[in-house]
Order: sequence, then structure tokens, then C-alpha cells
Amino acid sequence: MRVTIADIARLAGVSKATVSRVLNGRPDVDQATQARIQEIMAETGYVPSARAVGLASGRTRTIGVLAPSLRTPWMPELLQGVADGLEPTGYGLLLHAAAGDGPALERFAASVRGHAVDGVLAVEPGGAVDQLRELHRGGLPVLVVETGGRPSGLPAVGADLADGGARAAELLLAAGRLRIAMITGPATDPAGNTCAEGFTDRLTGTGAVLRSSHVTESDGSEQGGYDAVQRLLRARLFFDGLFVHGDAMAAGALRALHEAGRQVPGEVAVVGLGDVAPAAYTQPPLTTVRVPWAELGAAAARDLVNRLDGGAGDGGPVLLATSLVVRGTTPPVGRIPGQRSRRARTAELPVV
Amino acid sequence: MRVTIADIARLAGVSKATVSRVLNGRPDVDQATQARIQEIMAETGYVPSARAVGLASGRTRTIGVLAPSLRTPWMPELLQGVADGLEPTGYGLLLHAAAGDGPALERFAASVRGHAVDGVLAVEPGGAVDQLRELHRGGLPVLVVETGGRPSGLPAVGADLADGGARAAELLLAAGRLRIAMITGPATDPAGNTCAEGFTDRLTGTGAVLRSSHVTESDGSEQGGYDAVQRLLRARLFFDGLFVHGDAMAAGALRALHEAGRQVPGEVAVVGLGDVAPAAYTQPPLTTVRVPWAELGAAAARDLVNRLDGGAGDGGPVLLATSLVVRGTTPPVGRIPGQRSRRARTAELPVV
DNA sequence: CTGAAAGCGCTTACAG
DNA sequence: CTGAAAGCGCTTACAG
Repeated sequence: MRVTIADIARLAGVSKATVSRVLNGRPDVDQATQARIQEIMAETGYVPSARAVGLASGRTRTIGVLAPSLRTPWMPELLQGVADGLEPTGYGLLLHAAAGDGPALERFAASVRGHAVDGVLAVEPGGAVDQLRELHRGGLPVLVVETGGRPSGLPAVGADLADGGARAAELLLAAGRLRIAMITGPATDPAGNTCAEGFTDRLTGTGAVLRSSHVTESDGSEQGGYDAVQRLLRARLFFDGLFVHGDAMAAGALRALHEAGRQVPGEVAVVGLGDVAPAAYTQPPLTTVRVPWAELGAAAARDLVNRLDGGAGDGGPVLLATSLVVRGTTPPVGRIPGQRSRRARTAELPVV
Repeated sequence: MRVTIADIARLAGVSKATVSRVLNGRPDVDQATQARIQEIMAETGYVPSARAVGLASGRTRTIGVLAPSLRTPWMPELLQGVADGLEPTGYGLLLHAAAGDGPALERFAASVRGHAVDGVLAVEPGGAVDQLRELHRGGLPVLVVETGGRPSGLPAVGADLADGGARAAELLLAAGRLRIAMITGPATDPAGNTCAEGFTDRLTGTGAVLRSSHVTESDGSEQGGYDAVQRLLRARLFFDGLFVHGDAMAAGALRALHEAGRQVPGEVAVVGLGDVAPAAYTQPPLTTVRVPWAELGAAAARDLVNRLDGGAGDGGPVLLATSLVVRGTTPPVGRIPGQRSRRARTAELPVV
């Protein structure tokens, strides 16, 4: 039924080896022969069997992507970047969207050991990192997308979150804020941790203070951010600057501040992290540390494919730049290094 | 290097055929022999080669998922459902996240024709539906997730959006709204179309009117919803009920109504569609037609795997129920059939 | 309950 | 520039 390489060979009056050469674009084939073979392949609608190519060549031209959850706000954007980065290479994307532990992880590891994929792209693998190290030691190409978690020691691409945190601190300092509060996110979304390091480092010795009493943990959700601000307010803690490790939480924080009658940015300046969907549409629009999620995914895809195709990898870990998107939850200030305004500030935004 | 079935056979003193039988859980193997073989496989860490199994068995135990874009608000939720539904079956998920046309689609079709996957799950395929029909005619198992687009004639699962629309209409009627406006979404997210049919059908003969002048099209984004309401208001059109074909647009619509000083739900009652992330956190929280995205994905995955494993498919198209989630953008009314309150209404919500 | 052999559809040295 | 042959690592009748 199915057209095979043998059919093409017979029709063209050549051997399977020659057809295979044409298929793989080898240069050492007679022009006329090549043209004839290609014509026959087109006429018959021949498509090589991925399964046979896989077995014979030892490669599937597919990479496995390990993503803890598609529900993390920035994950779809990052995955779309991976898909877009992969598309032109012809590599397929085998998606494993499940938490990095338990039987699901075992299943993933087995499929990887069964050579269903040529390499693995792991997004913030968390608990799966030990498995990945073992697979990597076993010779499997692995690339980790680090969004702020502990460096794994594996080949990685990430974003310069520490710098993003420093920029956030500079913006609050430029706005004259001296009593800072911070809402941290869940362990599964560790971008905030690294960002916080750059943030606190930059604050050191400036007169602005971030007390541990003013740091509260939340779960990444809008409601979580709302609750976190309520905790701060109920504890009667004073703060005029707030750094929130996630835009969804920041949206909730803004809601709580609004309900409490606290003016933003007049009384409290707020900076988020991520620049995901809700950021541009909060009231006021959220100033936030932008992470280039899609670019991160695309860079990771290209880097991994590069390694698979024999490239040595581009040396050390790749670190993409973050940037500060200044919208309406921080007061308009003079130019701040790295500031980037994505939206005209509207007249009704309060000015300090 | 790699442990193969031949190694296991030699170590166990049996033939490859017997090892294969154990591998595939065939019952006709001696208990002791089976135990010995399994022990040896465990000791050696044997994992069957997915590539060899694929070639020999003619199946890859992988399904291809065609998703136009991961940036559609409900897509991550739906995809997570697919992944979760697939997990226990052991099937892999080859993700193709690109618009249904152009060279990317060609690449997808080629990979499908190359038998890289056993079947295809297509989410709202749009322009790719002709390709899918052809593949289906060629014998490929195909399942379409229909979110409101034209029925493709292919095996499908969908949500009962017409019923959801009818519920939305009933809610507005119960609230006494007679001048209705509607904001429709982009062609790539056609859920609203079907929903609108049920909506207008239910309105017919009730005294409530939805004029074509009061229907405006938007792009699915928050800003698009905002702009759409501004268009309606600038045209000086009166409306006391508003049905928006997407929660993100509804969030923008609420923002525009707020800026214009229109009270919600007092002056305008608003119903959204989707029940995606922004819905619960708008001000007031959005009343919306809930679509069970994750369940939709999981049902599709199970149905397709069922077909692949020899099940005949469950008869006609599967249609999951939608429901109305009543929050704060519609006035509290007595029990409405099918109403479902997901959140305690807070005291400060305006009451008509 | 088990084995020998053919076959899945390619790729890859090797030889010419 | 091209072909014959072996091999990738399994599964599947067929025979016993």
C-alpha cells in the first residue's frame, strides 16, 4: 500500500542507497538521477517513514520538552517560543506537561531512555533535576531553561533576573521610596528569588529598607496577592514601595490597596515581575520587570538543536536581558537607566 | 552498549520472541520464565527502543496535537487537559503549535504522513480542516476539538455553547434587561458564534432586543473589549445588558464602562464567555459562561486513544455541558436554572 | 508454552 | 557516481 524507498528505487531504476542519498541531500549524486528521483517522489507522494528513519539513523529529530504545568502564567508564552524556535529546524516537540515527580516523571524518563527523543529541554525542572543529571551523564543532550531557580550545573539558558531586580530597586529609589515591602511567589515559580537578590543588593546602603517583617509569601495567584497585602495592612506595617514576584499577584495586590484606599502610585509604588497578560490592564497599568519568555523558549530551542546537530553549544549559560516596563503603578520619574515605556501614560494617572 | 532484547534473551536463556511476549504482557508465558525475564530486565535497566517498536509494530504510541496558538486564553487549560488525559495511557503528545496554514502546516502534514504519530487531535483547526479531512480519508484517526467553529464532519468533541448562550440570555432577562449589546470575538476563537446563536434564539419573542447596530466585533484582547465599548458609547447607543464573547474582552469592557461612569451591574449587566483567568478578578468579578476547557481536552484525549486502541469511538460527537457562573457583573436574582455561584457574593457589590 | 525466521523501511560503510 | 548487503531492535505469524 504505502510507497516505500524500494518502490521509488524500482521506479527510478536505481538502488535504495541512491534514493536515500537524494533523501538526505548528499551532494554526490548525478544531477539527472537526482532530478528523476525527486520527480518520482513527488508524483507518488512519497514521504519517508519517520519510524524507519528513526531506527536506521538512530535519531528521531524530536526533542522532549518537560514543563511542570501549562498553568504557570508565563508557560504558554515560553512554550510558544520553543515551538516557534523549533519550527524551521524540522524538529518535533514531544510535550510532557506534568509535575516533576511521581509516576509521570518515571514515564517521561522511560520514554527518554527508550530514545523516543534526541534531547530534552526542561523548563525549571525542580525535583526532576536529579533525573536529568543522570540522563545527561548517560550522554543525553539536555538543556535547562532557568527562570530563577538554583543553577543546575546543566547547560542552560536563563534571563538576567538579578539585573531586573536591581532595576526595580532603582526605580523605587528614584521615586524616593524608603520603606519597601515584598511579596514572594511559590517555589514552583522561582523567578522572584533571583530577582530579589538583585533587588536587595541594589537597596543596600541607600537608606531604603526592606525588613523581613515586610516580606510575605504567596502562591502566585491574584487572590494570593490580594491576601498578602491584606496581611501586611492588618499587621499595620508601613510601606511606600512594593515589589511583587509575579504580575497576577501584583494585580491582586493592587485590588487590595484600592479597597484599603491606598493610592497607587502616590502612597504606594508597585512593581511586578513577568509582564504577563494581566500586567497591562490593571488599574493603574502595572509597572513590571519584563522577562522575555518567548525569546527564552526560542533561544533554548535553537541552542539545543544546535548541540544536536553537532554544534558544541555556545559556551557558558546564555543569559537574556530583562527590562523594566514603566507603566502607571510607579510615579513618572526622569529617565532611569534601562527604563522602557511601552504605553503612553494617560493624564489621569496620579503624580507624586 | 545499549541493552537490547537480544541481550535479555541471551541472559535469560530464551528467544527474543519470548522476551517480546513478556514485554507486551501476553498471557501465554510460563510464570517462572516471565518472572526471570522481568528480573533481568530490571537488573540491566532495559528499556525497549521506541524507534524499533515503532517500526516493527507500526505504531508509535504518540498522538499529534495541532493547536493554532498557545496564546489563545483558554488553550493552555485545554492542552493541560489533553496532557492529563493522555498521561495514564502512556501515549506521547507531539505538539504542533502553529497557525493552520503555510509551510508549518505542510511540515505537520508530512510528519503525520510519515507516520510519526498514530492519530491527530486538532483544536479548532480552521484552515487546516481540509488537510485533516484528507488525512482522515487516508485512514488516519482524527479527532477535532470544536470550540464553536463550523462542524467539520470529522469525529469531534465540543462544549454545548448554544446552551451556554441561552443561559446567559435567561440571566439577562431575569434581570429585566431589554436593550442588549454584544461584543464578538476574532475568527480564530469562534466559541462566541455558537454561543450567540443560543443567546439570540432565547431572546426571540421576549421583548428584549439585540439590534445589529448593537453588535460590534473585537479581537479577543482586553484592549479590544475596551475599544468596543467605547465605540458603542460614542455611537450613543443605549444598552442595559452586554454579552461579551471572551473574558479578556469583558475585562476591558468593564474598564471602559467604569471610566464612562456606567454602573455595573446597576446600569449595565455584563456576561462574559470562557471563565478564564481574568474572570474572577475583575471589578466586579465577572459573571460568565463557563466552558470546561480542561475536561474538553481530557475527553478528547481519551476518545482518540480509545479509537486507537480499537474502540469504535463513542458514537456521535461528544458535547460537554457549559454552565453559568454568576458573580458580580449581573444583579443577584432568584435561582435561575443551571445557575452556579462559585464565589460568595460580597456585601459591597451593588444591588439593583 | 516456546523458538527460528522473516520483516518493518530506512541508513551506512564498503567496494567498485 | 552507484549498488549489494548488513544492520538498526523490535514484532509477528508459523510451526512445534
